[in-house]
Amino acid sequence: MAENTLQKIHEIAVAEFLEKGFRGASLREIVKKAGVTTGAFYGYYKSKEELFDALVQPHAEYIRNCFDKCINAFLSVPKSEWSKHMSDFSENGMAEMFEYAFEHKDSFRLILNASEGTKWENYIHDLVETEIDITHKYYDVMREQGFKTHSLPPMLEHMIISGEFTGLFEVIIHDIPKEEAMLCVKELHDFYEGAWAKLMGLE
Amino acid sequence: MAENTLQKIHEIAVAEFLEKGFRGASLREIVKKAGVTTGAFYGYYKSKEELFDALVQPHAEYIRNCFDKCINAFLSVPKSEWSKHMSDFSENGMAEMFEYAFEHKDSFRLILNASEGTKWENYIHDLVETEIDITHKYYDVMREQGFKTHSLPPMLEHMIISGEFTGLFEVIIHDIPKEEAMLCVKELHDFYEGAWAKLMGLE
Amino acid sequence: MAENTLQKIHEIAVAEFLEKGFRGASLREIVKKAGVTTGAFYGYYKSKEELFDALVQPHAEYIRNCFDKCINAFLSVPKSEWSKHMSDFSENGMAEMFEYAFEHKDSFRLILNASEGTKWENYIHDLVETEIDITHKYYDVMREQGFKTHSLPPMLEHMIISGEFTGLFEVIIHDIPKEEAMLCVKELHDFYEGAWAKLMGLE
Amino acid sequence: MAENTLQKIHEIAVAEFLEKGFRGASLREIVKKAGVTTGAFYGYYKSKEELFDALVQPHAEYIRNCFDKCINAFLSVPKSEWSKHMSDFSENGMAEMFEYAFEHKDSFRLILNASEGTKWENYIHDLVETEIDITHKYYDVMREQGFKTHSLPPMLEHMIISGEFTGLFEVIIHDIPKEEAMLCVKELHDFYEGAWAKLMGLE
DNA sequence: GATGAATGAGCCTTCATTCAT
DNA sequence: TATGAATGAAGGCTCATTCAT
Repeated sequence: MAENTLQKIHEIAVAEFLEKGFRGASLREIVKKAGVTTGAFYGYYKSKEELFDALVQPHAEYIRNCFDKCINAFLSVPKSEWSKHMSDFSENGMAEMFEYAFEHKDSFRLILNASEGTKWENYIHDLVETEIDITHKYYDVMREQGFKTHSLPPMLEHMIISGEFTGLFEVIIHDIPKEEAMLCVKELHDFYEGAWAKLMGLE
Repeated sequence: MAENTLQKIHEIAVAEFLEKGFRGASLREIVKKAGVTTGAFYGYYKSKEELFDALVQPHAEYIRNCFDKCINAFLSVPKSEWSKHMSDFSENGMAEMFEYAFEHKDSFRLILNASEGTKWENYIHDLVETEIDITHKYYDVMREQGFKTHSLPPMLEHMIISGEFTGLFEVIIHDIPKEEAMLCVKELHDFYEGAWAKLMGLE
Repeated sequence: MAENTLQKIHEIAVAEFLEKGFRGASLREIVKKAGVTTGAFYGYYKSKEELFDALVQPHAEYIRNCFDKCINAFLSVPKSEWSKHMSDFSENGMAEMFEYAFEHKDSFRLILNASEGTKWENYIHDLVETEIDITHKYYDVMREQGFKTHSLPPMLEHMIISGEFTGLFEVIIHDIPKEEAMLCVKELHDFYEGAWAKLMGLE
Repeated sequence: MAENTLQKIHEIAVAEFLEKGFRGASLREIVKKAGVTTGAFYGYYKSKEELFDALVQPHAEYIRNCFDKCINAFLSVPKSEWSKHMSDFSENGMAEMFEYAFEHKDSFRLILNASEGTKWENYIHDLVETEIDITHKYYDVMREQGFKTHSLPPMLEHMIISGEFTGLFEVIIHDIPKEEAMLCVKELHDFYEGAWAKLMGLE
């Protein structure tokens, strides 16, 4: 039954955390709904936070890794070829991240909607910050390469990229079939890519 | 003194709610930091939630109203002229909303970052839904009018508009001078307007 | 009623701690027996340990101070006069300490019999260590002054002085009238003074 | 393995009880550190208290017996010869007790320092009471025999004898080589014997 | 003998809220 | 208006112990 107890706890915990957030969810309620006792729970985890981590950590780390690897791969491309590869890297990276996130929707929803009060509360924000940095750097390099591009107020970069990520993750938050989801992600990417190009004056 | 007591409570409450969220903030901590007693507090409000409401409600409603009025005004324009006025309505609407939100930053931040567990937790989401509806309707009408526009998956609309609003509100969340803020808002608007046009195949 | 609540809590707490020790006593039991609620308790103290401290600290510190002052006073006497004054200092010191402890019996009993698990668990032991040090030093000085005294194994000093203190505090632990108590303390002192003198070969 | 399991449990249990006391020690911690399971433990003992008893009882009883036998032997000596044999009985008794206790130090330390909350918490106190009784009786008999001895307040007897036992057991609590220990015990005995004689005015 | 998941009472503590003053 | 002591439910967590395997 061990397997079962843990599964049941996870199942209920995800539901409760999603409904009430980490702080709002009650451990006692979780175990009651899971049909076990507090003691049983504490045989598996040392604390409520550890339970949340168990649900979130592996996937959060996978995505963060995947994101970082993608960026590092791009950074190791000679700068003279950046403009040629940017689009592919960005699209592939987003698609890969998205694909994984889609397969682990619930974990991602926990990060997105229920992580206040945990160490994951800034996770998305941190991803965004990284994306802002790389974007900023990209256009700096473009200029070094002789392209004529505008220079944006940092806040505007922040606004656009925050929005892009928010949009991307909406597809995780809501339940839609994978094919439709992937199509939307692809189109969202094109939407932003085109808009960036125009905004920056890169034809 | 009454005025003063209430002011102090508001001031501290805003800070506490922003720091810890509605659920995480402790009423007793708030009144203690405000230098008053629980008894005094409950002379003004019936509950913690009512305090939160007091801080948020007037401004939330104002914006909601402003948003709805703007949309209704647009809806009352003859459909044949929609394409001509859309951009202005949208830009002016956004600017007006933003201007007000900027003047009442803290209330807005409460909605954006601290409203989990209150009746405002879906406020932004609801705004977005409305914007999605009107946007959707707009392109329907365009097609009725003979324009050739693509038809988007509803989720894609949702993603883009969520992102746009998120981006817009980032400027409220972070502290930047008003002029810079307004410029960013204007540019964000242009960014999305252009991108929409391109996405829909309108020109 | 505030005064009363606190008094009642103190009263019951002393009894419970004495009966079951700090660890064995239950806060819930204390407040229940005191006829109040846990919430009421936590209006006065931040924790069970803080309650224990409140009952113990002031008196523990007073005695510790009194003890240290007495020793320092002796140390500031010219060494050549130590042998002359030792007995008085020691007797007066013990009497003073004892008198105070007697007036705050319950606090002392808490230290003696119920402090396991609190920061006071080594209090008596520390007093004894100090007394051992000064005693040791005293006989060193005696030898410097030309007195012929034996040299004791450190453990024997430890044994005797531990015993002396234990004996002294027995009078606090048990309920006897003050006059009888003081007489016993005086006689205990003489008992040890004589025995020390004989043991050290002084006289 | 059984033997081994039990041995390991005992070993760890002693350490844990000594470190944290009976109440403060956690059974689960003990079995975990011993590398076994709770189930295995409950195959040997019915409860945490029974474990403590197993560690303490045999030695506690041995000593208690030895003490009682020694006293009874003395009591069966004709009263007219008490004064002649007292010293030997007392010294031999103490030495024998001590020798045994020294060989089973840890069990004794459990009684002395970790027995709060168990049925052994008054063990030492009871020994002392018995010693007080016999001492008291001894001096009564001395007076019957025509010796001139003072009469002590019962509390003073209690104080002195408590102290003596405390001192004696210090040598068990601390780790010192047996030879040194035995010497200290012998000297402690002389210390108290002499002091008693003087206190009672018996020469 | 041994496992270890499960029990459930109990622990200390915090909370929003009430109410006599 | 304001006080602040008091309420009592609820929180997360630990414990000695049981029992099906």
